[in-house]
Amino acid sequence: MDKDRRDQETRLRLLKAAGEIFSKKGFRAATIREICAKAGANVAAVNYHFESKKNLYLAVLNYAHEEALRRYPPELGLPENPSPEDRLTAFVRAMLLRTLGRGKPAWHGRLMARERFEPTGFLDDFIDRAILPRARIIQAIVAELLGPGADDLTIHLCAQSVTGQCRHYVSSRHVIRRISPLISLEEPHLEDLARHIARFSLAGIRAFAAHAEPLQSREPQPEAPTGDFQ
Amino acid sequence: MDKDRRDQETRLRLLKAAGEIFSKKGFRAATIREICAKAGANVAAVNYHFESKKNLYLAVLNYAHEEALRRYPPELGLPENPSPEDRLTAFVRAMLLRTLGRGKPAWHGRLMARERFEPTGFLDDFIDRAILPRARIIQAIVAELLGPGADDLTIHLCAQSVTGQCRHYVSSRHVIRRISPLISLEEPHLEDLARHIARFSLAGIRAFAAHAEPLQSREPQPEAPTGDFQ
DNA sequence: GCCTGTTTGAAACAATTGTTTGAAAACGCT
DNA sequence: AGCGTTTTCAAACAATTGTTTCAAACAGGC
Repeated sequence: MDKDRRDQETRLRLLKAAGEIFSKKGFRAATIREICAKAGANVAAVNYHFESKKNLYLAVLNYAHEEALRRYPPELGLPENPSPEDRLTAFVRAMLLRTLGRGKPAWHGRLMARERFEPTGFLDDFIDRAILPRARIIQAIVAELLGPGADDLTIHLCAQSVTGQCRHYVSSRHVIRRISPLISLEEPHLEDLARHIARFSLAGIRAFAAHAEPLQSREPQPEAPTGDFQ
Repeated sequence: MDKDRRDQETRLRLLKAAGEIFSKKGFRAATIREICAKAGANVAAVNYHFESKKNLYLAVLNYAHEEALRRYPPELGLPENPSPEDRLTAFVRAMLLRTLGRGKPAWHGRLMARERFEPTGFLDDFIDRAILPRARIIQAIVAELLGPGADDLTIHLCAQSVTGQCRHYVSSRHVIRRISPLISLEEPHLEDLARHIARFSLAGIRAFAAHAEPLQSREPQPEAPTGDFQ
């Protein structure tokens, strides 16, 4: 059916254009007119194919998530029977590539980083669907490296230390480029960056490994979400 | 002069209100009307005291920078003759407090984080003035921990690994609250968080220390490289 | 060719936003 | 009190933005 094919085409053009502009400017600053211009469509196209700007944004988020995962699965380039060390390195590399890689739709990871920084609100369940599973992966890797008997808090903290280093290079990339121009964030050098982070993190994790004594006891505090943003 | 006092008062009220709203919503999404309402001033007040929304934002950035540094200097709570380890811990703690602490103007650090994430453009020199000096501090600490002979790239990478972990808890705090509710980002527990990051980082840095070089034959990637970065 | 449902397009609408204006109020000073 | 300057205020302006409208263009089945 040619009807459907053409339909898909404009829908897809809108999705891609919107993704690029949303990731560059954020939800609010991106204008429908700019998106439509880039997609070669009419201003009314967005409200026709998606119902609103908000829905367009949601569609873009889902599209970006699927694409990013498809292109850079967390087990990218793993050998047979990988050690936890291998898996940690692969995880870091995939995350860097996903967020900084030059692969055409490089905006996927950036869009997610933006959403992470300032949740637009209408997508709590998206976090659960897209971000949480990946967090569980690195937590499992860390748990294995820590050895049996590691407490949950330590696992979570170490996992955040790993992802924090990776995410940093996305969310602060403008500043890093200026402060440490020695560090290249371009595709061929991301390998080296990944190796550094993996090595740094392995040493950090081992400092908390089971045989090392725990830092201190902390009562888990179940909530108090004061940070109501928007 | 009562004239100046009153003048300062509204100017200051505007600065504080603007800081809170800018840090919460970003430059674009924040509206002058909302800022003025919060400050109890007229809509025209912004264009009278500052010339434009843009200038107000710049003034807020400067104010936030000064205040944050005044409240949490990077040597906060250091003992006499501090070891590099002490200084690393103090640096991490100050950064966390600055960005996550509840102390009244908690928006300072958040605003900077936002600026870091998406530079508004009209303030390259602000980065040099506010961010770069602090980066040099942690680089110096790392360099001392690495020992003599450490190459610049390693120093920069390790420094970014440290600050990356800290910044992560600001820029991803919404997600972290959901993924790892065990981790408390509230004031009394920031101490523990700082200690974790410091310990993790110390181990990470030591893995790159000059004398540790032979040890990492157990590493998957013997890592002569770092030279081929850039 | 003709009809039906879908997609596109130019124009218009309603709401919001940064900024300006001009007069009133407040203030400092003699 | 009187005067010149500074500050505040309500209203209005001009530009932008998301959304709607409605007619034209189009596709596909008969």
